[in-house]
Amino acid sequence: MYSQAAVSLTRSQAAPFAAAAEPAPTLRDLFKGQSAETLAAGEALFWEGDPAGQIFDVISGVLRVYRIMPDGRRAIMGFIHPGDVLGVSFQNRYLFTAEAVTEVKIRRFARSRFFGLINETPALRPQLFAILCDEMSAAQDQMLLLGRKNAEERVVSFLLSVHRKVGIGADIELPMSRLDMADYLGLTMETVSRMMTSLARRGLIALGARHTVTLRKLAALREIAGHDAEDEDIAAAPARRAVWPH
Amino acid sequence: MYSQAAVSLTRSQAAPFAAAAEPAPTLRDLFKGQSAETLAAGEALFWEGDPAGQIFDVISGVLRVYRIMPDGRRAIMGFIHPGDVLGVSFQNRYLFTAEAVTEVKIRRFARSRFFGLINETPALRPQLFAILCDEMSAAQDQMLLLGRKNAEERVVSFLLSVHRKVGIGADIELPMSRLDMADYLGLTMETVSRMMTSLARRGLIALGARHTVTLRKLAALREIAGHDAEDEDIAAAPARRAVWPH
DNA sequence: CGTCACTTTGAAAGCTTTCAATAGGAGTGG
DNA sequence: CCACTCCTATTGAAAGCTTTCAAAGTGACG
Repeated sequence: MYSQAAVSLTRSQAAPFAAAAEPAPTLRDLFKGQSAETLAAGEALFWEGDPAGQIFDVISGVLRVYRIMPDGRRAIMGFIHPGDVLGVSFQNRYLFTAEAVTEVKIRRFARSRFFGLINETPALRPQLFAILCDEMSAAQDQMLLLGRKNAEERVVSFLLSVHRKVGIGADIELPMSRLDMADYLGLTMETVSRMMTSLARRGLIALGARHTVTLRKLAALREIAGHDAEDEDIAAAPARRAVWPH
Repeated sequence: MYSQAAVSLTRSQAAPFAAAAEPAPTLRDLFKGQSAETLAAGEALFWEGDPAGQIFDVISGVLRVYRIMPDGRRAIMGFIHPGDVLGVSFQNRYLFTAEAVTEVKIRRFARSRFFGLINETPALRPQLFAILCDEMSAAQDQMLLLGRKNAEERVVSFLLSVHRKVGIGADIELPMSRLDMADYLGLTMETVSRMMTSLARRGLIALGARHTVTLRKLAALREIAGHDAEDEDIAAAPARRAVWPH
């Protein structure tokens, strides 16, 4: 999943710190003490332009983050999944609106405390840096997708990115609507629908009940998606080092 | 200019530190001691996939940073201008190729030293953070542009972003080719050319000699560009605070 | 079992691309 | 200094892909 606003820490916090003599704290540990809150589907967590006061750890559910143009056109910048931390890469104000796609459970943390702790805990800084780098990387994947891929490539890239992120075997859950997908992929919902149908007709995917999709021919799909991190889940991706570069 | 990979520090290093009792070092000061190097137009500074060993301060000239798909399609992620720092937001490897558009002068700095200094100098950390946030912000502007704007809006948004960044009065310099612009805007060079002609015919811009363009009707252009930071240069943009959030 | 919201499908329209040719500009060499 | 060449930009026309507009289908929920 291209989540321009949040990046899985399950990846970023990996390896190097596990070997540390004393158990180094991970970023997500900071949220441990916070109480969980629940958002109903459709509810907003914060709005574009709001003072960026808090950071959120997503426990369950999926959110969409988006911006709206004056005339109503919507661009979804990403979908936020459990394990992602949302709200890091802002200065003063949130750059987009975050809204629950499904019911969502989150823990929140004041940004001041968050950054205060990071200041005091050198071990956390590389993790924060890793988050930001992963966000940039995802944003660039998305720019390539939006700028140079056709409708089919976009849809397939999306399916593969979901698979990479939360796929269980060959099945993936797409809790968001076709319109959400369209606004994320720079298409219309009709085009997304047509591409899904076409892929299914060709046996590359199978459309299951509810929001379930089965990726039937991964290799062929990867071929279609073109340049991507599509190879990353073949070999267990060597976890990106969450280390302060040196 | 949407530079997804580098962000002007002239903005980010502003206000808060100026008032500090003792002159706080700025990130760009780090490069002061480094010797300048020159790249000829077309020369690459580094390649996508190279180990990310260095960080660069651009003194003069313009670079393009891009990724290429297996079949040759190119997506330019941004243009890097003097005052930008290039190469910060990478973990292990450069995510794109950086190539000189014009002759370019840069200073380089080993990432290890760069991050070492940042570790030792708390005052630099907010600046680094600010760079990364600005990069994310620019990346999101670009995603909106690529996903939801039409050809004319893209071209106008681009002209305005250049104007905001390096505009002198109503004139702007576009050192890059139409193809560069096209690969940045997710269009073809023909479409870019047509849009420029159309804007000129309507008197919104004037195409000067060389790579010069005059923005004749800023208000109208801003109207066309739609949602952007187009208002930022009306009132002197309150420099984004380069402070560690608290 | 009816309603509402979302999805799929169809057909036409529209915008951008593709293919092709002309024009323009800069640099080179006579 | 001018002619020539090459490369980039512009312009035209047709093709193509995605969107738009519309209608039918599907599924969840009360």
